[in-house]
Amino acid sequence: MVVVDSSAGAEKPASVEPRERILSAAGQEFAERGYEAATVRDICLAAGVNLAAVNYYFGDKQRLYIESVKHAHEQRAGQVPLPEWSAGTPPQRKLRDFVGNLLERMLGFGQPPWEVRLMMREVLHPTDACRELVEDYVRPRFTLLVSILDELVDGRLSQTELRRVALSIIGQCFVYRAAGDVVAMLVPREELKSHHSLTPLADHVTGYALAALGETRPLVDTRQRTIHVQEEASS
Amino acid sequence: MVVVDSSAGAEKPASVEPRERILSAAGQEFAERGYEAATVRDICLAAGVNLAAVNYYFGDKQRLYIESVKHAHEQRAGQVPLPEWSAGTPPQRKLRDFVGNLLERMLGFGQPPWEVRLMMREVLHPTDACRELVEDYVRPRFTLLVSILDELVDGRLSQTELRRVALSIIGQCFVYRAAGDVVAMLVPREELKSHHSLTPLADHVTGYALAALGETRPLVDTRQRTIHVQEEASS
DNA sequence: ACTTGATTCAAACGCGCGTTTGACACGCCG
DNA sequence: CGGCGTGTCAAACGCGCGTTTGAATCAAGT
Repeated sequence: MVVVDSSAGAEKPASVEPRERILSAAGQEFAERGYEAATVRDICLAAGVNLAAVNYYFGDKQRLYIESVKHAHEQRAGQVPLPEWSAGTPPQRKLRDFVGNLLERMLGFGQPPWEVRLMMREVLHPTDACRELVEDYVRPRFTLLVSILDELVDGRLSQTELRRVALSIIGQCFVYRAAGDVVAMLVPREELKSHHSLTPLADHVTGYALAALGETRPLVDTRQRTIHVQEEASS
Repeated sequence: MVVVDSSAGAEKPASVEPRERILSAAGQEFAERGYEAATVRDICLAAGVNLAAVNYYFGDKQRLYIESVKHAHEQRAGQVPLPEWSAGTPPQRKLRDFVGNLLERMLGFGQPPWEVRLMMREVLHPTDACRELVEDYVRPRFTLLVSILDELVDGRLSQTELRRVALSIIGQCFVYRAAGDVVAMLVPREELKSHHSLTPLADHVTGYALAALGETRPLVDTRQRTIHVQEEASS
């Protein structure tokens, strides 16, 4: 009899519940290969459980997928929490913290966050699990960002304009996660680490927004700019 | 004998070459369902050719995929060309044109561009066809944007900073294509059409950049702003 | 008319997938 | 002990996939 011991597979500690191990392994497989390409066999192998366990615990592959998305979302929600701001915290600081936090969640410097990769797949190619994910996870963040911007501009922009600015900020972070491989092809290698890692990126996105909103000086010093022909300077 | 006539399938005009019809059908299937989920059978059905035609013309599914990505790229390259700028065109105008063109290519208002959806899949989850796509299609555009920005700021920003600004601009457009469904969930319906369609979006992204770079006034009028505590105004 | 090569076709092959099965091992209450 | 529900297991089922086959069809070339 071949006894499946901890020395053979050594994939997961046998101490945690099988259901948990399946969810974790499934999340990683789905995140890495996508729904179609990931196989129940590989998932069970990685989780160190029998092939039939998926059917036993989740019914079928589809329901396992949905559960693993939710599981990843709940796991991730506890990590990288936003800082608690005291009452007098200036909105500039809040914005910088928010952007830094957003980038850290998305890019997860330090360790590759498969939970985020999985959720990103849902964002890019929504399935049934998407709406739930947006309402529970994305919208609260989005609303918070809008409120920070509202405080920043002191009510001088409409909610519509604020939402557009918020999407601009999110988009700047988003592109590094979703199209990171292409970005890496477009930017010189040494520049990637020095100018496109978490801190400089957060500073850039925040500074770009503050400058656009008139809360700081423009990125280029306008005092030393040469005179240009100001052809149709828009309205 | 069952004669396969044009009245039965009626999928594609029999006039064009089978190879072309397969590439077109494959591109749409791959764009819609992804590589794994798309089936050779469905592609051949849509193209109105026999199942074995894929093997005959392309060898196997993988090579068909790569060829269809290239084909989509070449098809799309001819559409929506950039305007020809005369020598004296101000860089602000060039930037606005570039952004509008980028958005039109990506979002393709008017008709859903499956070619773009297919290329987007490559950007998001790169395969072998990706590097070629970036070098031929993405990098020239990126370089052009950087040069426009360079002209705009008149050499007062380094290439590194220019690339970062360029990625900010691209990111703002990119998020609407890649995460359009989520954006639609976050923004009220009526606002989507009025403030997130091509022209207002292009104006917003361009204005945001020009304001951040100090080429126009900030989005909010700083003359009427209240005095804020200017805590650590960065370096 | 016969040959040749290119193309199309219906049919099948083999494999890997998701899923199901039925037996087996264990812990718990009577 | 004997029944019972829970969890585990190896093995198989059936299906749809990508791929292959070998014959049929057709248009030129000689």
